[in-house]
Amino acid sequence: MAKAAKQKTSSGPEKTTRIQEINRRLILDAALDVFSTYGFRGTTIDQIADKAGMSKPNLLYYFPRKQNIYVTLLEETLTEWLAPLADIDPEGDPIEQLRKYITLKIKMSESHPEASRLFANEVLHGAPAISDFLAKHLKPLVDEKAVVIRRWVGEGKLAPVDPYHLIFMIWATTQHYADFDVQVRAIMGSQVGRPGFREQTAQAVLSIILNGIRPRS
Amino acid sequence: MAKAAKQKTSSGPEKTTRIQEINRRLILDAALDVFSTYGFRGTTIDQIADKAGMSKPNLLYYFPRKQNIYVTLLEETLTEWLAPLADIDPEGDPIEQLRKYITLKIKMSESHPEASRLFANEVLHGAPAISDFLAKHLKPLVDEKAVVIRRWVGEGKLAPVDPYHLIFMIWATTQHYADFDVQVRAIMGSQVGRPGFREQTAQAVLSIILNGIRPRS
DNA sequence: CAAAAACTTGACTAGTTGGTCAAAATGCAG
DNA sequence: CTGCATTTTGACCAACTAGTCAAGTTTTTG
Repeated sequence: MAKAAKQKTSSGPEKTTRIQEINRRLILDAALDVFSTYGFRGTTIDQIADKAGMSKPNLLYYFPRKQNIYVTLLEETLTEWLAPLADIDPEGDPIEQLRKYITLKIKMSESHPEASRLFANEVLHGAPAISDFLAKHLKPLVDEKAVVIRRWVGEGKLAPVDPYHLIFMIWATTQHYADFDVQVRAIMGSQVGRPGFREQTAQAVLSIILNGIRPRS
Repeated sequence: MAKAAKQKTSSGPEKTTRIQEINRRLILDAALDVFSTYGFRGTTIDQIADKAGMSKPNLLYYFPRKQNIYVTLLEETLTEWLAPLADIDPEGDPIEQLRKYITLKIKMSESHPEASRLFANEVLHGAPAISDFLAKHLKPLVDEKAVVIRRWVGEGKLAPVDPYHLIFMIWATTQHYADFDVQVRAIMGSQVGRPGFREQTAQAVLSIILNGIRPRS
């Protein structure tokens, strides 16, 4: 007598249909845009629904709470964001590895500024939604790479430098161009949009940081 | 028959009483705290009023609009924030001047993190309230200092470096410790609170940047 | 010390917004 | 083509919040 294959049990939706896949993506893309511009509190569900081209109740059919969209987006973004750090090769040439890392981060900052801003906004407000993620995923990864950098310093392949502060400096500098875009534009004006601006930025940042940590006689 | 000395004319409150001075300060201090944590939209007037120890209508007696408090706070903060940059002495020793500037910025980041966050949040969201200020006050000042730095490079006192990117790097790095405090804590843990942490930070940042821009043979 | 000015607040309003619900429309398996 | 599951939406509600207002209290001033 028990209704056998009913999916509406408390276990949640096991199967995702074609329509679900499309609409979830539509919602997340729209939400990234809006959240990154207005922040969590500053964003209304209606705004997201409008941009995603559906009604508010329909959106809530896919994500029952506003918070759900936000958290999904943050975790999705952060995972992608961390990949380049994980890719630093402990056996590679230190300067080369860091050059690659910085270059990649600047590229990401240019190609996905919304993701950078979404994350910046969350951390700025105390990371209420992702402090667990930071502790569980970010810290271990940074600790691991810090060991590598410290070894490089010990081997004389880098000038003596604190690994953590070096990593913070790279993050700060590269993300600055996404997060503070308005300020950069206010100061550098039309240069920002011009082709080659990213290369110029990368060149300047790389020059200072890499020369700053190159081993000195 | 015109009511002569009435102050309620459209010219605004010419005279500020003792009580006004105290209460405006109380409100602004409370508002900085709340705005920097929750952002403009995330902050309610009630929150500020509570923290300032007065009723909401009373608060609105001093600042008729929420926006007024916010803008006042931003402009007050920014002016103070820019002073150290203005203080860079074109006739001083380049490395020494920049060391002083960076050290001061790190100190400010530690002593007034809320101010840094308030500003970061505003710029992150497109600086809707202060884009004028950026164009009118920030840009000219930065342009002025860029000329100085460029001259220093020309005189061989600094390695060839783009002045704008150098300034951005200094801002990004120093403010990172205030704006991303939660992240820094998530990674470095209890070290952050310990005495001497600021000095350690300053040392690391100064070491990389100054060595990065020191003239090379 | 009385009157005017400045200050303070409880009670209220209008607008917004996150989320619900029941009913309709659509998709799809047999 | 039929019946069930999925998807979609208009109408609605309760909570919240910026700002108002009129009536009171305190401070200042002549």
